[in-house]
Amino acid sequence: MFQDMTERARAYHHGDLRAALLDEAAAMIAEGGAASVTMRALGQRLGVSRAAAYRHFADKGELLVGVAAAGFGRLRDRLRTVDADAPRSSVERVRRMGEEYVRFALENPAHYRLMYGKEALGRQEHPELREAGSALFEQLVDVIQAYQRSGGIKREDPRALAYVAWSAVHGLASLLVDGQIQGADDVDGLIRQTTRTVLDGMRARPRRGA
Amino acid sequence: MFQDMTERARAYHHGDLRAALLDEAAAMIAEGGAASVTMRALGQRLGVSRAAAYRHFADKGELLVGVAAAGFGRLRDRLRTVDADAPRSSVERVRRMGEEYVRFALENPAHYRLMYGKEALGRQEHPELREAGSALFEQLVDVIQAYQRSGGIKREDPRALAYVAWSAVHGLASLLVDGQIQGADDVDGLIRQTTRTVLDGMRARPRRGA
DNA sequence: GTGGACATGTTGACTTTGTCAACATGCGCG
DNA sequence: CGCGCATGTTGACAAAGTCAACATGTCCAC
Repeated sequence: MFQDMTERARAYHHGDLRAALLDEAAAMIAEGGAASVTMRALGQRLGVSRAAAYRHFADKGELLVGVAAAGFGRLRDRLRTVDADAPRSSVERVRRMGEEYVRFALENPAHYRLMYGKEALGRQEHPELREAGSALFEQLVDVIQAYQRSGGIKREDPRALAYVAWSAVHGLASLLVDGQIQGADDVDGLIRQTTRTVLDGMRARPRRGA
Repeated sequence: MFQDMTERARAYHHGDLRAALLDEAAAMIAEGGAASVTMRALGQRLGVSRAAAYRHFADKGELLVGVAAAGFGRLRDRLRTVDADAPRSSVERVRRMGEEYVRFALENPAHYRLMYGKEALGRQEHPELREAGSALFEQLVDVIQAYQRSGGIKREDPRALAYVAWSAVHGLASLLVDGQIQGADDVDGLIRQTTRTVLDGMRARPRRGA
């Protein structure tokens, strides 16, 4: 009953409208920012009425959560690709992932903003979004654990270290995407410097303070 | 003509409505999030009509930019206080500032989100907001330069280092505020670990890789 | 002083947008 | 074959931002 719903939907009036809505909304976000996504405009672009989306999403918020989740999925795939692509040392793996993370944000600024924005916020209970975000984070934890095993990094809680790394790349991505960083003539350099600094700070060695 | 406008306004119908609007909007944001700020509700809370704000702000966006700028001001003051309060070593100064930064965000989540949110975004040309943000950043640059002079830190471009540090604290603050970090039983510990890691990564010492 | 100019505030109205209810339609199954 | 359900449409409404027209208080020039 449920497993063939997708089948039916695909061969229905419009085709898989649900997927089409998510795709089109993402496209609109890329073109004109999240504010340009309007139920009416969205429907028009798909040759469908304004209220059609309500057969697939409870409200606009849920639609946007879906788009955000898809964004996390795309990001995760991209990081996975770059990671598989690079059978280098553990340091390089982590660094590559971090840099690619920021690059993704720069290439999809509005989408990235949505992923961490208030639309998705408060919707944490949403399983789809929660899973998508978690999957991304676990990927980071894995790489960090591998790095730890190779001995180049502190033996602290890998999840805590992952949070630190995530904070750094997410912070940099946010500031860049929001145009807060201005004097950045060399964005790539700044990205590298950020990942390098954080990784250096994680290196295993006797701590002095605290 | 302009310098006495404030004078006049203060003794006018309502008193300094402009300032009252900014304060009340900030209060509403703290209470119910940015979405709860409505021109109508705002006016009601001040015993003023819905359109009254338009005599002081071009549109709702400009009002919110004002609130955001005020937020940067409060944050700057707070960091300044904490910094003056702590005549410790340069490391401690930077660390304290970073930790206080995150704490501010946690105490004023909605306001913090607004400061870096899309309302303020694209309004970068706005002199008020630009100045408020810059002032905050320059403060960070100053502390980092002092740290550099004391010899504990790399002699790289202080602004670049400041961006790295800013990214880390802003990223952590954002993730915490948005509830993305879940398994954080020990938030304070995570904050300390983040500042420590970044500062360690900035320590002056021969680099190995890259 | 007094009248006009200007800043400030109000009210009514319009527009956009999200959303729902009522209705229409097409597909698949008994 | 016809019923039922998923899907889509249309009309309508409410919330909210915003503007134009109007009202009013203050201050300056005369």
